Amino acid sequence: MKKGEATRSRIVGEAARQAAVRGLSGVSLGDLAEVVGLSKSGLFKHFDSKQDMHRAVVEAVLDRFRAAIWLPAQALPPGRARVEEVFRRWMHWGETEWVESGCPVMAISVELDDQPGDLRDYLQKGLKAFRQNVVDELRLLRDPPLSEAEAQAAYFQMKSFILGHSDSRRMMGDLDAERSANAAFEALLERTSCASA
Amino acid sequence: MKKGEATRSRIVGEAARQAAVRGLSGVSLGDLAEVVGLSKSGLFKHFDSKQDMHRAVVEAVLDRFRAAIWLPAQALPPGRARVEEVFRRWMHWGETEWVESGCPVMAISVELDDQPGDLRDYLQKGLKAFRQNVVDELRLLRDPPLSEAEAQAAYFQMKSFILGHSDSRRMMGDLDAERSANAAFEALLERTSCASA
DNA sequence: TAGAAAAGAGCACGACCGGTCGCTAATCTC
DNA sequence: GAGATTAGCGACCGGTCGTGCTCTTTTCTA
Repeated sequence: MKKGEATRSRIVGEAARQAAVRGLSGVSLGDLAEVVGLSKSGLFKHFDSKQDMHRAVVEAVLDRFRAAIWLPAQALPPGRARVEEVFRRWMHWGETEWVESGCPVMAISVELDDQPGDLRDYLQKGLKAFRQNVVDELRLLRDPPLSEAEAQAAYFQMKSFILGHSDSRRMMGDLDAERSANAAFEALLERTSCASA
Repeated sequence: MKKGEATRSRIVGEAARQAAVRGLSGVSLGDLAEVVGLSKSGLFKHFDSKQDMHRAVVEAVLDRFRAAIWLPAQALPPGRARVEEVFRRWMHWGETEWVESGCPVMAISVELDDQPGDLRDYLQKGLKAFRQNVVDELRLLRDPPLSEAEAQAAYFQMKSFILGHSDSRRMMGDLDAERSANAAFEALLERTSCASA
């Protein structure tokens, strides 16, 4: 069972690309099939329904997110180095791998955040795991370690700057967005790592 | 011409509500007509096309955004008081007037940011005007006033915290989101207003 | 290499999509 | 209150949506 898996992942990849632009619900199976070079009915040998495909897309996007951002950072020494790597990779991910659409995790989050259900829960679970990883790393910014609450506050700001960067860059066309985000993040690290215990 | 305008604004209001949830392109004219209590063809006496309705929705949302956030803050003394009011109102707007969907400006921004065209440009223009207003106010945080660049950096962070709050609250279900955002914002104001010239 | 299993094509379906037309009825203007 | 304007309806159009069904071809396995 080799060919099938390859085709399936081609479909999911293209679906993710389109979903990042038009939203999950904006992906038409007809369009998708055509781009991938299949008939519409051929798609259904790989998915039971459109919802089933949505699930596959979310899974794939989360996997790629982890692979592009969290995993490479683990090769670095714990603490600040890893956190900076995560931030840099996170910010760049949307601009290099998803040029036309921006970060798909963001797009799908905004789409699903007001649509309760299994898929939303699954995405939330994945994002929470990622957050906890980063929070654990953030605690190491200081010696003695930051409290859980302090690290969560830092994560909140870190994530906010990523979101802010995306809005500035994509919606507002601000060419300085990256510099603004980096400056804000570096200042955050300074404050956080020097704060008294 | 009274009745027509009233109906039109009812339509636009409902369309905005639905667009904040499903996205502009996710609003079906059939559904919309039914909820408003019209026939589908009746809708077309008020709009030339779906695109025309999108434009009306974006206009209305920007108007309500300004009316709910910027205008009331102008009643306060310039500088910090206004800025704090804007932040508080901005954060609450999505949770009070748009309970089921979150802030529509955010939703529509994310939807349009990768779809170049008139509508996107119009939205961008409105948001830039709002930003400039807030930036001007932010400069007054310090005496002597902050530079334009410093104020823009502060605005970047301020906006980021609003976005972060929305993500935390709506996607991650974080009940402490508001406190995190407020704390981050107040610290930002402290840093900014005390920075040496 | 034969045969099972998977991949995919072709077609048709019912529902719904945005949109038009002509008609009636309500509303506004003078 | 007469007449013009406009709001709104119902029927309908061509197209596309997601999703079945059957049938053929390719691919994997023993």
